[in-house]
Amino acid sequence: MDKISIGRMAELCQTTVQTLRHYDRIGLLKPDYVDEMSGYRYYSIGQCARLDMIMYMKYLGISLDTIKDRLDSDNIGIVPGLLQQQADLIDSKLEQLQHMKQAVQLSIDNYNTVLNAPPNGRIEIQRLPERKMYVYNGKIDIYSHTLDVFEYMLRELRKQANVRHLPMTYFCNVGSLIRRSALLQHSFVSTELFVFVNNEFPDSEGIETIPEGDYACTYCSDFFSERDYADRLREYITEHGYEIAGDYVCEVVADLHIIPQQQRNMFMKLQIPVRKG
Amino acid sequence: MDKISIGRMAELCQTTVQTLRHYDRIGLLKPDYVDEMSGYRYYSIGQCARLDMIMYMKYLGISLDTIKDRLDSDNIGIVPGLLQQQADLIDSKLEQLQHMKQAVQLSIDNYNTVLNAPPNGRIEIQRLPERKMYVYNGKIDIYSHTLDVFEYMLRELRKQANVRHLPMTYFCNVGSLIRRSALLQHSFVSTELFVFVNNEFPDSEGIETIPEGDYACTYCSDFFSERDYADRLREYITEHGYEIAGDYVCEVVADLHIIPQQQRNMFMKLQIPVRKG
DNA sequence: CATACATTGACGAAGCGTTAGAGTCT
DNA sequence: CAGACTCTAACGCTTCGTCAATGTAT
Repeated sequence: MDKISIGRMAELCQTTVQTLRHYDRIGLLKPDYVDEMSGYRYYSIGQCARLDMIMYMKYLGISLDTIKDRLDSDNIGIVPGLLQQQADLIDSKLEQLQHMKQAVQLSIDNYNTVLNAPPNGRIEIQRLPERKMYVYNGKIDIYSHTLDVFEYMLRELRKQANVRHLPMTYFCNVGSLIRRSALLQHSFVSTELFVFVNNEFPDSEGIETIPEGDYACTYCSDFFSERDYADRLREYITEHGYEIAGDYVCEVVADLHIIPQQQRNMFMKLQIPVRKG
Repeated sequence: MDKISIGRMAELCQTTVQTLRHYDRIGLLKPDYVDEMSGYRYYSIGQCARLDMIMYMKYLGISLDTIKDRLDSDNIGIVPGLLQQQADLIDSKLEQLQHMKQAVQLSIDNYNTVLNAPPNGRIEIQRLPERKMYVYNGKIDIYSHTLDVFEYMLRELRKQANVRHLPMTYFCNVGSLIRRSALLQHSFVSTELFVFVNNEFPDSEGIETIPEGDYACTYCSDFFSERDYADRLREYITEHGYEIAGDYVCEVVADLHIIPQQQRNMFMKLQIPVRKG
C-alpha cells in the first residue's frame, strides 16, 4: 500500500495541502498514518473515496460540520432529507440572486436615465408602460413639511415594505402620488409614498396599477422646486389641449446613485397621465 | 433636529445596533454627534440617506470596503463600472448555483435509482435515452488490477476533467467503457473511464455520445463481481436472440451516497445496447 | 549537501452576533 | 428608582490562505 504524502494527496484529489491539514485538525479526514518522529501525514489511496465525498458534499453547499456528522454516523437514511434540504436552500439562494440581478439592472437603468435625461424642466409627452406599485399612506402631507418629515415617512414605507416582505430591490425606486381629484382642485397635497414593484407581483392590499398611456413628463433635481415644475406641467397640459387622465406621479429615479452627504439628493421624474380633451 | 439614539436609528433603518456600531468602528457611518460623557452615539435623520445607500450597495453584494471607498470619493463616474462588475459577478454566481442545483438533483435521482433498483443480477431490457460523456483513456486495463489502480485512474480522470473545466457536478456519475469490438471477441478489457455530461455540453475532444436505444441492464454492487454479471448479461443477450449493438457501459450510479470507510463502495448499473439479431 | 517538501502555530479575512460587566437615560 | 437602553472590549463563526521559523525526505 502506497504511503501518499500530503502534497501528493492534495494533487491527486485536486485540493490544497492547507485544506487537508485543516480537515485533519477538525477530524474530518485523518491521515491513514502519521510518522511519529517527523509528524508527517501519510494517506492511503482508499481515503480518496472519503475525500471525494467530502468535496462533493461541500460542493453541494453543505457545511463541514454537517459533513462530519453525516460521515461519522452510519445512518444512510438521512441522505435524502439532507439533499432535499440543500435543494431548497439552493432554490432560495437562486431566488435571492435573481432579485439582486434585477436590482442591479434597475440601478443601471436608472443611472442611464439620469445621464440621458433632458435638462430639468423640459416637458415631453412620453408613452409609458403599465406599472405596479406598493402604496403607503403616511397621512401627512409631505409637501407642507421639511425634508426630515419626508425622511421619516420613507422610514415608515421601508418598514411596511419589510413587513410585506418586499425585496430590497424595490426600494430603489420610490416616489409620491397626488390623486387626480386633488390635482383637479389645484391642491398639491400628497400623503402617499410608493415603491414600484415587479409587474408579476401578486395583487394584494396596497398594490395598485397605473395604466399604460401618454404622460406629460419633466425632470427635476430639487425637492423644493418640485411644486414649481409640477405647476408648469399642468399649465403645459391645458395649453396644449390635453386633460389630466389620472394621478400625478413623482418618481425618484435616483437618489442612491448620488452621493448623499448630509441629506438625500434626489433626481425626480414628474409624470401626469394625459389624454386629448 | 432630532437626536436619534442608536437603537432608534437601527429600528428606523431596519438594521441592528451592532451593525451601526460596526459601521462606526470602520468609519463607514459616523454618528452625527457623540456625547462626550457617556459615549452615546446620536444620529441625525439626514444620515438615513447614507445608510440607505450603504445597505443598498451591500444588498447588491458590494463589500463594505468598496462601499466606503465609493462613498468617500466624490467621483460618481465609477458607479456604472461598479454596477456592471456586480452584474457579472451575480451572473457567474447564478451559473454556479444552477450547476449545484443540477448536482443535487442528480444525487437525488441516483439515490432513488439505488432504492428502487431490482435485486442484483436481475436482467431487464430498458429503453435508455441518448447520453453524452467525457471519456478518458488511462491506457491501463482496470479489470486486471486492484481497486487501487482504479482509484489512481479515477484521480487522472478527475484531473483531466478539471483541466477541461467540467463542473464538479459531472463527477457524480462516473463509469467505465468496453468497446463493442473487444466485447465481441469476449475480451473483458477496459482502459477507458468516463463521466456523463449534460446533453447541452459542447462537443469537443473526448466528448462522445451514446445513442438512444434498448439496453440489456443489470445491477451489481461489488467491483469484483462485475465481470460475472457482465458475462451473464452477454449470455442473456445471445439466449434471447439479441445481438450486441454497441459499447458496454458500466455506470457507477452511486458511490458517494454510500459511506466510504476504507475504500470506495460502488453500486453499478451494467448496460449493453442490443438489437434483435 | 541541495532542494523540495513537511511541520506547528498564529494571524487574517467579512460582517457582524454575542456576551460580560458597567454606566446612562427617562 | 426601575427598567430600558447604551457603552467598550473581546471572542466567535466559517473555511481555509498566508506567513514565519524550522525540521525532513531523497
